[in-house]
Amino acid sequence: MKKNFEEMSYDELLTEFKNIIKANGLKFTSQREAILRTLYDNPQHFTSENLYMLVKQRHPDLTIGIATVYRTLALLEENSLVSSISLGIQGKKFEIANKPHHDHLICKECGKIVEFGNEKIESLQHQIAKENGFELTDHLMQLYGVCSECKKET
Amino acid sequence: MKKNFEEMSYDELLTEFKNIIKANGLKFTSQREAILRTLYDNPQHFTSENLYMLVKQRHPDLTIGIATVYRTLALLEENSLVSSISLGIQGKKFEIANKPHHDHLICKECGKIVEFGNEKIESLQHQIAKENGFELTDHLMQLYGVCSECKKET
DNA sequence: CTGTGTGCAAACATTTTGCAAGCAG
DNA sequence: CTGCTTGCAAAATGTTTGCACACAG
Repeated sequence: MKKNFEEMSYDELLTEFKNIIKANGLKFTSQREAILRTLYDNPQHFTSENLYMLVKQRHPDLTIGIATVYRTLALLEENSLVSSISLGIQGKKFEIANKPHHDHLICKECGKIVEFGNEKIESLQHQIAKENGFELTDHLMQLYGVCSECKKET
Repeated sequence: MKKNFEEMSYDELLTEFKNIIKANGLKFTSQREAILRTLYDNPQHFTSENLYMLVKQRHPDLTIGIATVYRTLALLEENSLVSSISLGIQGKKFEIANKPHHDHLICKECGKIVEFGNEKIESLQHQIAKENGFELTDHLMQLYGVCSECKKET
């Protein structure tokens, strides 16, 4: 049974993380907390390197290595507290999994991003996966086009 | 104006490739042809390494290096003769772009890729774009999940 | 105390680049 | 001939691993 972490506050996420740690006989460390905290406060998509640098910047007192970032992201991802997607050229990116699901409509001219959710598409995606014997866990959908303002200009 | 290479025969693709080469002041070499030919004959998804080994196997007389494969794939992709998708775990994969439009269903465990096309989703995407004042030009849709075989193993 | 977690550096895996020689045009 | 292309090896990236010390429980 998969947990649903949508809309959770930081404290709730932290509690979940501690439970996961305890359940696996692991230990709660300041590095692990700093990573979760940084992911929570910056709900963008991170590369491992981005996250590593931001954690160091926000916690100058804490020593942390890139290896710990990789190890912690793997742990968080295994337990669905963060999700990762691979974005074309830009490599693998991570984000904390407490946001409601949405996809993106992106203007090729000005870069404007509109978030949208569409249940019909979601259900068709599940149907397609099912027809092919897949258990759907995730998807990436980005629509590219030209927004109304940029259309005017041309 | 973007070219449409759908359903092209090998000879047509080769002519396109030669035109691209000429137009850019480049040169037509046996390595470049061997790569295009191998991509055409094996319309699966290749990693660079896969393709490199298959080209060597199919053209034992030809000397070719991995660097040439990377360079040629980049050239082909810039000119839309091949398209690439990037997969979390398994790296970047390429396929020749003479197939009708389709999207991908990807197994997170073993990297297996299933192609699918769904007109309902395509039309919903256009509708979403329209509702937001966008003119849709393009999209990226990848569904991630676990395939039936990998499900068995767990 | 015990055993997990950590940083560091080395090891890996993948992709890119510099270079001198090869060859298409 | 000219200069683009190639293979090779070295370099650059991105990620993982081995190890000895640190520290949570």
